[in-house]
Amino acid sequence: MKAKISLNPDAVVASALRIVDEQGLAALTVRKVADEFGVTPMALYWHFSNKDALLGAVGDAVIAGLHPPDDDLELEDYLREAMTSLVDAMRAHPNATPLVPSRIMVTETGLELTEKTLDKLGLAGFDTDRAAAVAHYALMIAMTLVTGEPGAETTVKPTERAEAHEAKLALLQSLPEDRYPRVRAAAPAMVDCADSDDYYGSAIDIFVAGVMAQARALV
Amino acid sequence: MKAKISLNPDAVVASALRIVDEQGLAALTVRKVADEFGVTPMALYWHFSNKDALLGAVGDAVIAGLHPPDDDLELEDYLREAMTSLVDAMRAHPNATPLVPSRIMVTETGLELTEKTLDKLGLAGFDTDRAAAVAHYALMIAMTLVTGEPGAETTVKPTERAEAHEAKLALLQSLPEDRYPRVRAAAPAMVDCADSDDYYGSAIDIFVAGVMAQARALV
DNA sequence: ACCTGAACACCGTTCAAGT
DNA sequence: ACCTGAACACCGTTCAAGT
Repeated sequence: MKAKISLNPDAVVASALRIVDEQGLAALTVRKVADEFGVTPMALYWHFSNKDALLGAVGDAVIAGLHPPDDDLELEDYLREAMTSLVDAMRAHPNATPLVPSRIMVTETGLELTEKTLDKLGLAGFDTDRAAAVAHYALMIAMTLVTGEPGAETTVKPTERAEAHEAKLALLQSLPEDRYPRVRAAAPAMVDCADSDDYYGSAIDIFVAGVMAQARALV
Repeated sequence: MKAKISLNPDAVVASALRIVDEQGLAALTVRKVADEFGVTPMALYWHFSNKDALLGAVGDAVIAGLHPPDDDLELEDYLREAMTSLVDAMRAHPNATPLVPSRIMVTETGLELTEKTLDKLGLAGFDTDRAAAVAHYALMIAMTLVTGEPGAETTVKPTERAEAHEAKLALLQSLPEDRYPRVRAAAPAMVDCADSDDYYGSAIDIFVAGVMAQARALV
């Protein structure tokens, strides 16, 4: 209950995104957003037909931070840059990242990125169906990398993360050494990834290399 | 309200999984499960400490359908088989698939699969951190392939899927031909993938090829 | 040991009514 | 055009009480 600025859609979305960033996606309620503006929950229903519409707009706000790569790159570099820019935009709002996929094909930025990606794939010999699949993989993988980044899981509330880590690590370390030596050794790396940039870069490398291998098999 | 068999945990989980399969993950409520057994919602709290515990058990039930591949395969084939078996287990319960990742490292089957995967990766030259990352990628990608399969999105209620498809397709087809020719052409493939097995097989091929490329760069 | 009953603090959303 | 008030049909969960 703050009696902030007037109730325009952009301000509402900004407020909602902030709540998601700070408290997680599950913590976003219509009532909480209304409170931020010192207004009745129902006031929001004048500007958004329902909560899903608001969530969609929040997804769009994340996509607004997306900077598509240069046109003049060839497939391999374009794909890498496209995924990197996707990941970067999502990493700015990891808790809101699950909202992105459903909004990519209804956003101008998202459509442009998709169009270019499909074009590069087509020029490299991928037929329409295969190109569509690869573009879809790229988007979904980018999203799941962010939402599933070890040590930054969006399903856990920010406040409970530290304890969740400890518990998970302790559990893995308590496994029998003779049966799970590799898991035990890898436990710290699985619970919290030491180098985030490496985590994303390596995954993108793998995906791009895999796509290029498939491209070579086509021609 | 059916007054079914007695309230043992296995029966409760089976009932919960059936609800998730038929109505989606969001439709799973403690009260609905209780109704299936003709019992008060609170009765479930004797067997499960809270809803999260029940959800965890449902995730475990999905993992119970997981058949890890033979030990004697080398990295490339093992990785492919491991992801295929993961995907197969998840495809049996797409709506419950989001519950799987958090349960992999607390399930014997999941731990065994992870241990073997880390071992094969280690033998192929991946250090502990990189192996952990690759195993993590494999799991997350398997999950996101299932939850994001075009035409089978788990975020949409089963009953509303047909209309959602039509709407999405119509929207893409209405885009300007001069700006989005590739997107328009790919629209049917993006809304509903024609061949599911191909969709999964192709993604797994890309990932495995990418990992093998990285393996080659290591030695 | 296992379940009920009543209550609490929440949800999203409707509808009619106000200004 | 924009917002309020009251209500509805839900949630997960607590606590004390029953058997």
